[in-house]
Amino acid sequence: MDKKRKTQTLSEALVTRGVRMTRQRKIVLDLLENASGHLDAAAVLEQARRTDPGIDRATVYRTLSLLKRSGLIEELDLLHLGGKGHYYERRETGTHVHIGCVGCGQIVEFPTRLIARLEADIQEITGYKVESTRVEVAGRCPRCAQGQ
Amino acid sequence: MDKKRKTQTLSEALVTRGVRMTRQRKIVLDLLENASGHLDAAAVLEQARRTDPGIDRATVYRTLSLLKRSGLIEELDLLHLGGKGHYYERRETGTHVHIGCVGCGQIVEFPTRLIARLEADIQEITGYKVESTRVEVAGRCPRCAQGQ
DNA sequence: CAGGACTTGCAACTGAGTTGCAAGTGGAAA
DNA sequence: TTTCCACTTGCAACTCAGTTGCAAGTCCTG
Ligand SMILES: [Mn+2]
Ligand SMILES: [Mn+2]
Ligand SMILES: [Zn+2]
Ligand SMILES: [Zn+2]
Repeated sequence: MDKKRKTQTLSEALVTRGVRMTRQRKIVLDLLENASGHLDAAAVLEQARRTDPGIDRATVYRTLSLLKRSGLIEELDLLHLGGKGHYYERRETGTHVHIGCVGCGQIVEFPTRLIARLEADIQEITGYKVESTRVEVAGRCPRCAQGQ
Repeated sequence: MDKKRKTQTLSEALVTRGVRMTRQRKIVLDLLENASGHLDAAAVLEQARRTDPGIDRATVYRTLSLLKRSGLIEELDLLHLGGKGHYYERRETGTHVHIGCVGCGQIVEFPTRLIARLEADIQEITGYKVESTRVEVAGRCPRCAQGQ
């Protein structure tokens, strides 16, 4: 049993949609694919430049915008605990919420079925067709909660 | 039975905390108190200037920041459907989620107990002390969902 | 392998939000 | 009521993430 494999990589998904696959895009897609944490645009640029130092800020922004428009990545605000920009992550099937510690800034993820329930409620009661849901919680991690 | 009255106005809450009450602050607090929709900083400034045309952008930003630090207002991202700024609203007791239509940009509120449940789950399972939760849903209103 | 539509890098621009500072003021204390 | 000063304001300059127009470069279909 090898490592869990996604049905389709980001590159594959984009090519399927008839999007031209350039060297620069491949770099950004691959790094988002394998990213561990949550990256903001500056972090994506920095990572991308390790592979291609010539890649430009504008290209990164344009690629992130393309991915978001295509519904392949999620844009997070994460309560701006670590700066003024937004963060990006591969869009997953099972939803999770993000919890940010206002003390140390650490972000943890918390999977839950309550979001799916909420979305069902919304659809049923309001008639809205839900496309995505973002849940961001501010709190204090056990360590930072010590002594208030 | 007169109109439902809040226990404490924003001004009262701030004065209680020993904050100096200036003419400019009073204007901003009162306007947030009575605001119907969701206002961004520019809208707050514009509203405030109807009362005092001399009030400065910096004062508005500083006041919003003060209110946020004091936990009296909530800062919302609302998926940036209407610009690049954030939105502000009086912090309420009963939580509600915000649903933004990606078609027409309209924002509606949806009260639910699921958020309280989620917060309880988080506290119990992760040990985090939850301070606030923001739920922002992107979707299509019935009108905009017609014909996809 | 050639052609053309699409993409990139660059550099200039945008605009929301921030900051240092001198002048003004709220409100406690006398 | 008047005094006084720490705190607040308006202003103007600044910051900096993100955007945009354009000429040069590249993907990819035929
Ligand atoms: Mn935001
Ligand atoms: Mn609201
Ligand atoms: Zn912490
Ligand atoms: Zn709509």
